Amino acid sequence: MTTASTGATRWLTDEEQRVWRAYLQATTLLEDHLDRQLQRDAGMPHIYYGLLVQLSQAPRRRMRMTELARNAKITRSRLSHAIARLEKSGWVRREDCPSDKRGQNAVLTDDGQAMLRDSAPGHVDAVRQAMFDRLTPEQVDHLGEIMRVLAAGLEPEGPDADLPWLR
Amino acid sequence: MTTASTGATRWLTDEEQRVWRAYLQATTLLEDHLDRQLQRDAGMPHIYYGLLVQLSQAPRRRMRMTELARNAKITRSRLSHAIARLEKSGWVRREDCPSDKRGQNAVLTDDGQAMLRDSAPGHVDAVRQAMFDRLTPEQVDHLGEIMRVLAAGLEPEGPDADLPWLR
DNA sequence: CCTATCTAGTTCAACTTTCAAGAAAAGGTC
DNA sequence: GACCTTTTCTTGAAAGTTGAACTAGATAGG
Repeated sequence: MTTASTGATRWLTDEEQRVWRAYLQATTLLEDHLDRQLQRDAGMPHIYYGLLVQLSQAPRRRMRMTELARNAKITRSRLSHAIARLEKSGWVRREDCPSDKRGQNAVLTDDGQAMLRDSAPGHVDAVRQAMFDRLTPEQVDHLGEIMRVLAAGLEPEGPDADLPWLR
Repeated sequence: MTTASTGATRWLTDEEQRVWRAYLQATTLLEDHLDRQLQRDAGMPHIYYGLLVQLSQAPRRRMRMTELARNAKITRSRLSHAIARLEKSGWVRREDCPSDKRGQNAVLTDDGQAMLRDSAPGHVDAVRQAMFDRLTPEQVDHLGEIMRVLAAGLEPEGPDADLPWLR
C-alpha cells in the first residue's frame, strides 16, 4: 500500500531514519573506499573489477553481454562502455557469438587473468578490513540474509516486467 | 594484519563470498532504483536530493559547503558541481559566509523547500517499499548496528588523517 | 515467404564524477 | 608586518553513466 492510494504518508520513525542514514553513509563510504583502492592498485573502478571477476568464474572465461549485465545489475549501455574501456586496456576482448549473430561474448584475456591474480589479494584484504573483520559471525549472517531480502525485492518479478538493465 | 605483511592471503569463505555478492547486488539495485525514482519524480539523482534534505534540516536552512560535504560523505569538488547544478535549477542559492570570507553557505530556496515537500511522500514510500516493509523489526535493528560499525570503520581516524572528501 | 515484432548490442548527447591544479583568505611564527 | 602553511572552495579536463535512438539479426503469424 502506498501513500498515493490513501493520501496518508507513513513517515519514517526516528529509529528508521537513523538506520537509513547509517545505511547511506556506510554504503557511500565503502563504495568510495573500494573505488579508490582499485583505481590505485588495478587502474579501474570497482564495478569494472567486478566484471572481470565474473568473467574469470564463467566457463571458458567468457559470457554473453546481456548475461553479464544481468549478473552485475547494470544496464547494457553501461556494460558496452565498460567493455570498450576494458578492451582498450587489454583485459578483455570481444568475440562474435557463434550461435546468434547479434550476440557478443566478452572474453577475459590472459593479461586480464594475470592482472586479477595479482590484484586479488589486495582487494580481498580491503574487503576484509572494511567489512568481515569488523563484524561478528552473527552479524555477517544477518547481513547476508538482509541483503538477500532487499535484492530479491528489487528484482523485476514477472516475465513481462520491465527490466531496467536491459534498456 | 594484511596480506602484504605476511604473504598469506586470507581468502573469503564461500559464505563470506555469498554475503559480499548479496551486499553488492542489493546496494547496486537499491541505489539504481532510488536514482530512477527521484530522477522521474524530482528531476535529480538521489545524492542531490539528499543534499537538499540536509539543508532543509539545518538551522536557517543553510550550511557551509565543507560541513555539507562531510555529512554527505562526498568530496568538496563533487559538492561544488552539485550545488552549481542545483543553483541552476533554482532549489539552492549560494551566500557568502559572513564570518569567513573564504566560506560559502548553501541555502535551500523556498522553491527548493516546496519541491521537497511535494516529493518527500513519494520518496519515503519508495524507501519503505524497498527496505523497511521487507525487514522484520529485528532485522532493522541489526542492519542499523551493522551499518554504524561499517561507517565508523571507514571514517578517517586521526586529526591528521587524509580526508578523502576534503580533496 | 513476408511482415511485424522482439531481442542483442551499440552509439550519441547530456549529465555526473574524479583528479589535479589553482585562487583567495585565515592562521601561525618570527 | 613578512613569510609560510593550512583551509576553503572552484575550475577544467578526462572518465564514467544515463536514456533515447538506432542497426541488425532472430522469431512468430499469416
